[in-house]
Amino acid sequence: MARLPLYLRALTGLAERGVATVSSEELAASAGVNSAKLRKDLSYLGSYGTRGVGYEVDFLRHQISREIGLTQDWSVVIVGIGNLGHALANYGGFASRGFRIAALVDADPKRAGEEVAGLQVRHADELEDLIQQLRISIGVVATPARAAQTVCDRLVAAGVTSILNFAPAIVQVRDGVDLRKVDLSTELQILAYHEQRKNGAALALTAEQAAELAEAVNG
Amino acid sequence: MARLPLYLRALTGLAERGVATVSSEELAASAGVNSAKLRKDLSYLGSYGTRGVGYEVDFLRHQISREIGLTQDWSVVIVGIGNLGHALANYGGFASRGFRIAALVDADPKRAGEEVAGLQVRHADELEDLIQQLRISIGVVATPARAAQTVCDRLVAAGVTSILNFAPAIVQVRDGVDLRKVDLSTELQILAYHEQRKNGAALALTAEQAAELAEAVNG
DNA sequence: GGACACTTGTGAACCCGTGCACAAAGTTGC
DNA sequence: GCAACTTTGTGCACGGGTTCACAAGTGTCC
Ligand SMILES: NC(=O)c1ccc[n+]([C@@H]2O[C@H](COP(=O)([O-])OP(=O)(O)OC[C@H]3O[C@@H](n4cnc5c(N)ncnc54)[C@H](O)[C@@H]3O)[C@@H](O)[C@H]2O)c1
Ligand SMILES: NC(=O)c1ccc[n+]([C@@H]2O[C@H](COP(=O)([O-])OP(=O)(O)OC[C@H]3O[C@@H](n4cnc5c(N)ncnc54)[C@H](O)[C@@H]3O)[C@@H](O)[C@H]2O)c1
Repeated sequence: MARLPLYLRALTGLAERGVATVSSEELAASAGVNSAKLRKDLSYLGSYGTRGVGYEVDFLRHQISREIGLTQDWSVVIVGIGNLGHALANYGGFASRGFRIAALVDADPKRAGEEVAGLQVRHADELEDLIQQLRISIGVVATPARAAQTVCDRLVAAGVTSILNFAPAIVQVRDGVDLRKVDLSTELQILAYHEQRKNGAALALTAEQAAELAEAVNG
Repeated sequence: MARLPLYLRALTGLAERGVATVSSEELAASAGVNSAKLRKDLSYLGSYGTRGVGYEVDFLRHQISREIGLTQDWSVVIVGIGNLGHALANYGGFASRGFRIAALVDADPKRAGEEVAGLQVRHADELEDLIQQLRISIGVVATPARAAQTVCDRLVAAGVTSILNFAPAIVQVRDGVDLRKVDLSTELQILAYHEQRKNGAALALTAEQAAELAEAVNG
């Protein structure tokens, strides 16, 4: 269930503030969901609550972690160490959640050897070897769109069964492989769509207007 | 509708390959959706197809662009120019889709004045002024989680009505403001969840094992 | 010009997630 | 111990999105 990580984060926040037990009502509020939904979600994991009291924060935290698979470390390879790849590699939030960035790979020979976030960037040729030697099961694709399908094919062939794709491309993978997509341009376009409906395009600009304003403000 | 950007991208790809008309079946395949769904989606925009033939690529592209609001430019401010903020600022894919990165803002005085992607980073104090002068309607939040709510409040108070939030925090905004969240850690956790179910955790490692392997491979 | 092949647009069944509402269970106070 | 209160776990109804299936429209070929 896609909401478990959300609950886990809310619980971690509560634990840090020293809270020992929470009601579904409170926890639902901190996670931004309906309390009935939260109870139903948690009931799938088992009956971990106490009627009249609520849920024990630490215990529930552990149960959710186990359910998600966060009691174990997962090795991740990032393919494509450009703008986005750098940011991801340098992000500390992954390691703290049990995701170990095990390897960085790029096709550009100039990038190979470069050190990013304490890890040497490897050449794309080594991809398969790294996956097997480091027992990597999760791949992150941050290459240009045109390379995405090829990279995913190679990841899958080498044994990776979960992929997070940032490239704006439709990628096909065989059954049994999980592919999730993060598409930032689409997110912005959805916002623009609603924006247009809201303001009757009052705030939209032509390219010329925007350029003029930029000139005036930024010099 | 959240799928329109997807269709638009598929259409752009077809247009570049010189295709003049597509059937719903073909277009659905390139967008990775069901053809009936696609037809129903497009029918909301009007009857832009020709029975027996399909849809005219260029015409449909224009209609979708107009629907989303991409015939106009939107000014965007990025708040928090750290790892992620840099990547976003340097990304060319936004500008080419009608999103003009108008300003970069950071609270760190050391960052202010730094030039990123041809734009000077401004200090957070100037946020409200920049929003008004540059007529910014979309805000991107790439600050640490603890600053997210405050930043969003300031964005909204200054007139921003659409926010894309990358910080792993539950942010509340008043009605009429659109808030979308991109949560990369959650994406990875969802993958880990499925991964665990698939392999019976065969590929999961303890932190020690992972460290050992890393040592062996990376030196 | 008529038969045929093809494709859109949409009615209708279906499925799944959501939220209400309540009974069951547990706790507190006396 | 019992009554009153709190909170979980869940049956059930509602609604929105998805998919099937087909009638209605369009181009083509002879
Ligand atoms: N940077 C962003 O903020 C951002 C935002 C949204 C989407 N994206 C998408 O993410 C992807 C990466 O973006 P970026 O800005 O980092 O691009 P980038 O051009 O800076 O980096 C891409 C990197 O991938 C490497 N590469 C290319 N082909 C490869 C291959 N076959 N194997 C391994 N590495 C390969 C390149 O050498 C380069 O270093 C793109 O698809 C982009 O559309 C990026
Ligand atoms: N880097 C990634 O790949 C990644 C991945 C997932 C999530 N995130 C999230 O995105 C956010 C940014 O990540 P990052 O790696 O770029 O962090 P970072 O620490 O590198 O950058 C954060 C920047 O925000 C600035 N800042 C802090 N408070 C501010 C305020 N009130 N106003 C304006 N600027 C402020 C800081 O000065 C800093 O430059 C974090 O919430 C992080 O959890 C990042």
